[in-house]
Order: sequence, then C-alpha cells, then structure tokens
Amino acid sequence: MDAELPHARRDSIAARLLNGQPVVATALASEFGVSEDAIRRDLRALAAEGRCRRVYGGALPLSPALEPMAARIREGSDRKGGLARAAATVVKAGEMLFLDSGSTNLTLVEFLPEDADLTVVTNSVEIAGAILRRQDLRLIVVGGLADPFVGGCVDAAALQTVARMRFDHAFLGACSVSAEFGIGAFHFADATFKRAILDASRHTVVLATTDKLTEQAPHQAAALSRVDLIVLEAATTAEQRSLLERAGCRLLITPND
Amino acid sequence: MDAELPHARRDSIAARLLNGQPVVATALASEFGVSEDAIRRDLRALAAEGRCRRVYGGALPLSPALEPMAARIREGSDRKGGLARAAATVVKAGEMLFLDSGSTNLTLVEFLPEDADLTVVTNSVEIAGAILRRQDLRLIVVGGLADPFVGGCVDAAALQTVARMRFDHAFLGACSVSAEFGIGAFHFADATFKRAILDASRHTVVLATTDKLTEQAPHQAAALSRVDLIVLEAATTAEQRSLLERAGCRLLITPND
DNA sequence: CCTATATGTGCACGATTTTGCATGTTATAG
DNA sequence: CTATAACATGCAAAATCGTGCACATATAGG
Repeated sequence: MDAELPHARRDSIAARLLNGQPVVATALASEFGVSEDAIRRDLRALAAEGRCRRVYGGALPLSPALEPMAARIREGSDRKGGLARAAATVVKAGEMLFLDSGSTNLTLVEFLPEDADLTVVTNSVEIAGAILRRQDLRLIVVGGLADPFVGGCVDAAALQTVARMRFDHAFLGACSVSAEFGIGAFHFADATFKRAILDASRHTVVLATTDKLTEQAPHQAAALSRVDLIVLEAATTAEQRSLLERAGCRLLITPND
Repeated sequence: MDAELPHARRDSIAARLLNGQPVVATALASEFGVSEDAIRRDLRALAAEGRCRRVYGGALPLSPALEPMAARIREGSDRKGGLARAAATVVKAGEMLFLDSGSTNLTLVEFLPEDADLTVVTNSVEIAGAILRRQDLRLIVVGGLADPFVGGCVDAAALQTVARMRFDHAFLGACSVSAEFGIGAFHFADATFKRAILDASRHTVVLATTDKLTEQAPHQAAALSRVDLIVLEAATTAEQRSLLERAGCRLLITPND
C-alpha cells in the first residue's frame, strides 16, 4: 500500500472512515511511511470536508453506521413521523408490503391504515416486533443471519426468500440519497439485498430525511430511476428537489405542521 | 473492541447508556484496559453533557426504558430469572443454540454467557430483538408467517428452515409440562414446530415455571422422554419432581437465593 | 534555462489533552 | 458506628496537537 500520490493516501483513509472504521493517527503514519504530521493534516482536511470527526489520537466516522441498530432506534422520531404519515397514504387495502430495515420505516408501522387487510413483509427484527404488536397486520418475517449493523437479515437466505415474493409497495431504507449516486447503503450485503427488493416489487418508495441527501454511503443499492416515489421533508431546498426530479423520481413533500 | 481512541471509548459508553443499559465503572475500566479514574472522568463528562445520570458505582441512562429489566437481572430475584440463570449454565462456548418462543426463553437471553462465540437461532420476534441488542451473539432468524399468538414463526417455512439445522442445545418453550402428557402447546402449528426442533437438536432443555406443571394444553409437542433436562423452581414439591424423573427426565432445580 | 507559484513534507516549539497515581473525602453496607 | 469501596482533586508524565518555518518537487510561464 505504498502510494506515491498523497491524494491516494487521503482517499484510502477516507474509504476506511466511510466504512465505519475509526482510524488512529500513529498507526496510519507508520502504515503509509509518512510522519504523523502529514496524517494529521489529512485528517484535518477530511474533517473540514465533513467526512469524519476529528478526535484526540485519530478520527472517527461521523456516519451512524458503526453504531448498531439498537442505538439508532431511539433518536429523532418526531420528524420521521411526518414522513411516515405522508408515505402511508400510498398504501391501499389488501396490499402486500415490504418494509426494509431502518428507523424511518419503523416509524411507518404505526401510520399504516388500520384493518386494511395488509400483509407486511420485513427483514428487520425491530420492525417485525412493531408489526406483531399491531394485531390487524399479517406479518411475514424474512429470516437468515442477522446483521447487527443493519438490524435485520440481508444474507443469501433472505435474498432467496424475497426473490420468491411479489410486493405491491416496497418501502426501501436509504442510508444516502443523491441524484448521481442514487440510493446508497453503508454495507455491501445490504445494498445487494435492496436490489433484490426492487426486483420483487411493483412500486418502490423511499423515505428520506433531509440529512440523507448530504450523507455519503459507499455502496450503491440502485439508481434513482428504479425508485417510483421519494418522500421528502418540507425543509429541503428547491435545488435538491429539482435535482432528484430530473433524475426521474416523483416526489412527495411532507406538509409542514 | 480495541479502542485506542479515548473519544471512541466515551462514544461507546454513551451508546450503551443511550440503549438503556446501566454501566459499572469498574467493569468498564477492565473492559477498556484503563484505570477507573479515566472511566470516572468519562462518566463525569457525559453527565455534564446531560447524557446520563451519575450514580455511585457507575452511571444510569436518562431514559428508564430498559431499566426495570436491567434491575431485575442484578437482583436475580425474579422467578424466571432464577430459572434462566440456572439453565444458562448448560451452555458451552462456541455452541449453536435454539431459543423457542416464550417469555421464559426471552429472559434466558440476558443470562447467556458473554463473548462465548454463541450462535443463537430463534423463531420468536421478541427474542430476536433481545439477542440483537446483545452484540456478542450471532443471531439467525427463522422466518415465515408470524403467528400473533405464538409471537413468532411456526409455519411450514419455519419448519423447513430448522429441519436443515443442527443445534447443540434447544431451549423449548412449554405451555404445559406433565409426566403423562409430556410437553404441551396451545396451538397445533406450535406443537408441530416444537417436534421439528426436537429432531434437530442434540440436547433439549425445558424451562418450567411451577404453574406450567398444573397447566393443561390441548396439543402434545413431545413426550418427556425426548427431553434431556427440565429446569424447575425450588418451589416444586418432591412428588412433582419424582413423577418427572420417573418419566425419564434429568432435573435441574433452581437454587434459592 | 530560470523563476514564480503551488503543493506536500518533515521538524521544532509550545499548547492541549489524557492518563495514572497519591491525596483526602464521601457514600454504602454490615 | 465502622470498614470498605467509590469518589473528587491536584499533580506530574506522556502522548498528541497546532503552528510556523525550511526544504523538496512539480508545473507553468517568461
């Protein structure tokens, strides 16, 4: 890994951080064969670009990817409620739905119409629990080896299971959303699984909190053209919206309350 | 968890607190390999930021969501906790376990040995959630159509899945336990599923609170001879025990504390 | 060819953060 | 009330940081 180009070294460090790995300044210095000063300058630059969090001794990834699902559940469900309420309006009675893992989709459960004879399929353990608590929903659990970071099953077994299903609406969890990169995921297996969901569903909906639009995720799950509808908060800029629309997406803006 | 970075250590502690887990200063010190002074400084800093409540011996989360559960574990005074604590002793490092649905088995999750390289398979949504919260356990979810009464999957798909597995220990949930009728279940599909579990496991353990011995369930899952070990409370009578023993079961009596 | 500029690097210096230990104090259990 | 464990505080050592500066390299233009 002896890169002559300074820029390559910085990219390499950035890639690790994007993957959720913390980095130690001294270790990087010896690994790349440069002084700690050079590494420190890299880390400072990356932090200035908002690509990591500078801490004493090195740097930490700022994306919540490295914190397991359980820790992410409790935060910020207020704003997500608006998104979920708006997204739930696309659901019709008798449909078969898929809810991908993600805290936003967890919020969606309580806004699904009541007694509408819905069948809900999910690979998320947490979401399955929420659905089970609502006794008017039929629940199908997608099993497999559970990924603690994703909070559900995205392995080959799960992929095979959903490949034999056909959803009316799939609510995809997105770690990042952008016009160029499309729907991003923090983990490779998760991205692959999301593609399988896309293939298995007639309509795909993505709930995107505003922070998802600036987030950077290393793996592309799908291009935006594959997504039928993106639900956005009212706090998004007109530029952000037009970019997504030009990428071929219908938008649903949450009414401010 | 080699946290070279001081700030990463603080984040890790903060994540646990956010999860509702209380933390003990001395335990954290040995876990992270630093002196208690460093931990105390971390906890003081977190408390100053309003991210936890400082108490003698450690710190408590502000949100008391999971606190009652954690308190129960410490005291060990809960009846099911005693059963679970005793049952967990049969588990050895590296094993593959099955946890059947049931509130007693849910309690068992907290008592499984830590960092023992365990793989836990379950068909219960609730238990899967508890396992996922423990980051040292590998979780395999048995999927399928979830039965709202059972709280998990006991359909044909689930049955097929476990038929291709081999467990070192299966912890069977029992709706009733008796010498003549064996292990009883309230639902037909659940009883069928339990038999599949029996076929797939080398050792079968049943945790039976005393009320299960007088309960009557309509479906027989299996005869007692198929069960290797029954864990009982100390409050059982000598007659109850001898009846079960004569049916061919090894008994483990919870020590009273 | 020479020079100007930009970029990256390493080193030196003082400032900051973190740590472990010693001190005395306070809380909890019996 | 007493013993023990946990606590806060001060302090010195170590690690890390930020900044200024000198040097090297590359590119572009005169």
